[in-house]
Amino acid sequence: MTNVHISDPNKLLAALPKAEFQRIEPHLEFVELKRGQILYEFEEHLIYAMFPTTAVASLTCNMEDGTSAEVAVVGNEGVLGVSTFMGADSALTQCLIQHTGHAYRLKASVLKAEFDHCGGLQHVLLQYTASLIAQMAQTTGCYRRHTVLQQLCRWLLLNADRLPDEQIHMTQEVMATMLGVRRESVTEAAGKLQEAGLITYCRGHIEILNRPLLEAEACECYDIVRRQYDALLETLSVKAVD
Amino acid sequence: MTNVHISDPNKLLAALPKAEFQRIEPHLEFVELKRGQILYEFEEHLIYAMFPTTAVASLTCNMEDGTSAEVAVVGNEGVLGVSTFMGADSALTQCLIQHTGHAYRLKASVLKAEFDHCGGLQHVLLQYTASLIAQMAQTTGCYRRHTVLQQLCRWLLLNADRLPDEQIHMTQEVMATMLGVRRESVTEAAGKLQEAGLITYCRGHIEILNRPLLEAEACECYDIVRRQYDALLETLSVKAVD
DNA sequence: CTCAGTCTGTACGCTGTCGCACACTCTTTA
DNA sequence: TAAAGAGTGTGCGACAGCGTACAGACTGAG
Repeated sequence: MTNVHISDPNKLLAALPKAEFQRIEPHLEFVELKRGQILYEFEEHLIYAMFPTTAVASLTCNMEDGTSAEVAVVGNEGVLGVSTFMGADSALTQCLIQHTGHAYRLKASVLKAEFDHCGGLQHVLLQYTASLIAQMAQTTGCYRRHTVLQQLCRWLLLNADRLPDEQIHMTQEVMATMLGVRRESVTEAAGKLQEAGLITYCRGHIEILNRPLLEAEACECYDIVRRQYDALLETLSVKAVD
Repeated sequence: MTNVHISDPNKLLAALPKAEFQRIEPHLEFVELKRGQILYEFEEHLIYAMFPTTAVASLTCNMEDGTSAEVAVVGNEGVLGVSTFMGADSALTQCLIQHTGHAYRLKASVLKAEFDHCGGLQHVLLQYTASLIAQMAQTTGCYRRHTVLQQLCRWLLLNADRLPDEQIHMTQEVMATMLGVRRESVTEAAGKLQEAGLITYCRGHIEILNRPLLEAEACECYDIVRRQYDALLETLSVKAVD
């Protein structure tokens, strides 16, 4: 383990009881995940689960026509590859790395074995999976009912929450792919946000200037997802005491 | 236990090892769930989990503006209230009963206790939850990319799969609420399907006349969700041998 | 400095869906 | 058998987002 873990840990790993963490610690490998990398495909058999520290990933649904849509964002509050411990033998979504960063990877077999001890690790992972389900449900509703502008606000906030400096490196093209819309629709929405002084962006570099107003512009979906995660982190930090 | 269980069981309960089923059997209560009933609200604390036999339910996401959108369909292949064993202290979605029928209900505390034995029940429930996540992801993509007509086909098929006779009791109004669209949009889509001889409907009673063509008209989302559940049931039936 | 590639801005017609209004038919109730 | 309610059909203007095309601005490699 390097000291990177101490300064910017994965919150699930950090919430484990000491004894359990020590059991899996020898098997953790610190790796870099690069932006644009497809960590795994839908229905791919997974060898590893990943616990992001600074990396941020999108779980996406890919369509026959080549388009896709993001169903959830995962950062250091979560784990990539829930199928490894849920008993599914293949990935439930595609996983695309959105922000270059690090993660601890753990062999699926090791994770599953520790999971089956029915201790703190299982508890933590199931809690996270529950909040993931809630996030997915809200995202579904958001796609159905809200405008591209609202969805973009939600998306920017969800990503910013998972980054240390709220500096988002992301072209409009990629954002469009995530939201499942045209690039031009993102251009229009982002232009409005910039004009209103809520964000500033330039060639793949986005900065949030006025977070309160951005939150006001977003639909309720951001708040709901955010509350879910706050509740999760609250629960985890309480558990970490023992 | 009545003999209804034998003729039309819940597939998760049926897949349990005998010993485990016998442990929870005394706590199972056979209840009727009525169409239109809201089994639980989003973020409601759940006292019971429900294992449908003939009842069919929708998990829905409700918006501030009063509209809603279905995120998953659950029949006798699943369980209502996954939060009870996932460690969340409140429901992850709203749950609305779509087809009157029966279910076995089980106190959340009893279910959680048996779940924590880390035996067959846990395995079965986690497998189901994984396929639920896959269904939700696909639904998300479907809302983003496909037409109302395609979505209606998918929805009809998903429901028919969970009913004994493929007779769907459902007004266009309710279908519109589920798909998160206007009733008129459903009228138009359903009219086309009826004209093409794929279905027939009259005042809340829908019948599928030509399933192969209906499947062809639906988007790939139905196939993908269907395959997930076939794989789940396959796994469950293998497990049930021991 | 040049050129190729990346990223963003704009314009225009098209289509699917919305929101609303209203009429018709069938069923149930009194 | 009349009235009320539920379920469905239809028409029309509005509009968000799509598909396409093209142009300008910035960046990095040679």
